[in-house]
Amino acid sequence: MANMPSIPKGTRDFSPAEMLRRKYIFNTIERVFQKYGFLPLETPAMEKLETLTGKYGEEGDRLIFKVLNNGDVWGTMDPEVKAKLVKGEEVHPGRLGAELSGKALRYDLTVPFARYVVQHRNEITFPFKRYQIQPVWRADRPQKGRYREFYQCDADVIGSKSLLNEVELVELIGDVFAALDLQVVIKVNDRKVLSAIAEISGQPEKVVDMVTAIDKLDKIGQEKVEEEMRAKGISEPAIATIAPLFRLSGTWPEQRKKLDKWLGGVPLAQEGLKNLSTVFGAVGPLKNATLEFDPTLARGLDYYTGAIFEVKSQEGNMPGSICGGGRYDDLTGIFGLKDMSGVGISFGADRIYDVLLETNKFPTELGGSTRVLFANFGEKEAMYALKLLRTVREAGIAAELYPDAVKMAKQFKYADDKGIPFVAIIGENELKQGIVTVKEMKSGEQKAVKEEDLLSIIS
RNA sequence: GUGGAUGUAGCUCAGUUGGUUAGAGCGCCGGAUUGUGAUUCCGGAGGUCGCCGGUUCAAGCCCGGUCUUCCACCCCA
Repeated sequence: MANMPSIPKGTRDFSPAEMLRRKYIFNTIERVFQKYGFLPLETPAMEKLETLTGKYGEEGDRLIFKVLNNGDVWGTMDPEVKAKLVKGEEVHPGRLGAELSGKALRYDLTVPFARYVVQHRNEITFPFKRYQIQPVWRADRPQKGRYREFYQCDADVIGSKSLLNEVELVELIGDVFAALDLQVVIKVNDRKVLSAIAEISGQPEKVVDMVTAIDKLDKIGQEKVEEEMRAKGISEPAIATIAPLFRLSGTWPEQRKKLDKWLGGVPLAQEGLKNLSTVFGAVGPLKNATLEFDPTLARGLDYYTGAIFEVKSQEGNMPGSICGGGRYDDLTGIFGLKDMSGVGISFGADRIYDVLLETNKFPTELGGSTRVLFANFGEKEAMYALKLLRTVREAGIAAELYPDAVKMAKQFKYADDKGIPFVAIIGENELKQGIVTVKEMKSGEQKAVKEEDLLSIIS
């Protein structure tokens, strides 16, 4: 036990049973992505460090996994930095980090996507719709539903300002959760509305602080939110001005009326509200989802500029969001390509997994597992079973022959453990009569049939 | 990154104020049943008590460090 191998903090192995369930989620999401015209893209696990730093805010930079340079790190170090280290003098952590590491694991899929778009701008036809299902890494401290390696399933459309994209993404979200049979609520807001609120409060420069505080409303309550705003240097009158935000209940048309009265004079708010109304008006019926305007929805990432989305499960006990996204007007600007508006969403496969498992929503038949096991009675019988095995496989049915002629109990237990529904038995008697005995594991029923009738029983 | 818990068999957990040989259930292996799993009965294997160090005549138990998992912040999928 002392030498039991293990894996790094916050990472996980996925057993075959878990992988079948995970693939079910990925396949479902991928199928819907394709149905909406998104095409697949993959980018490397590693990006250049400079591509990632500064894109996720100060907090985000800290959570980027850096990859140590290969080769002679010491020999190739900047002489100035080297001299300081030799003298035992302090070197700025960022400066030292840049010397030791030039690449890092991707933190999300959106920034690498932006990098890709800029790098390949001449080959891409816009609007460009891509989906991407890959792991991302964050050097965060792990908790429940929070890992250091986890999968994101992103769909973005870049190069179009049309609100039809927002509408389609909402319907796409609805489609995914209908397919997964999970009841969700899709919350929407618009950054412009939040900015307008900051404007009328008289402290527009405090948008980010206001927004991150407001975002916590459902978790900590109005009082604590106001406390945090005070701590961030937001004035009492400003806090009082914001207060109506917390009383915006009702349907969207009702909320819109209140908002018009409150923020109507601010052009930015007009724009945001008009956009929201367009989305609410155009979205078709959703099967397993309700669409709600949530004025306190903010989302942390700085690059969102328009609509923002967040999806929460109505079932199970998952406090965090299982899907999120929004519009960004200038994501590619930082890489030198201006005026490229995009909008995208990201499904958190790992959290969706946890919810589906907790609520027992995974289909019982997940496929991928063998349908029939041929028992092995010895060389002669096995050779005969091998022939039947091929015809079963040719019919497209997953089948296997137990490789060793061990006792029956062990072979049946193998079938039981692996959830194989049928066991085909060809022993001495069956061989002589040209028949095969088929046992259905669930009922325990067993019958002898002619070889040619085998397929109709197990399919 | 800050603060707090946790770790004993493959899994879930007992283990008294520190005292000799660390237990249970489930699982695993073998047998009852040489052609039948899940059920029943009988038997068996498996632990340097997360790791390193300290206190003590004596440590699973006390102390320090470290790692893991979990919780609350921060932030987020």
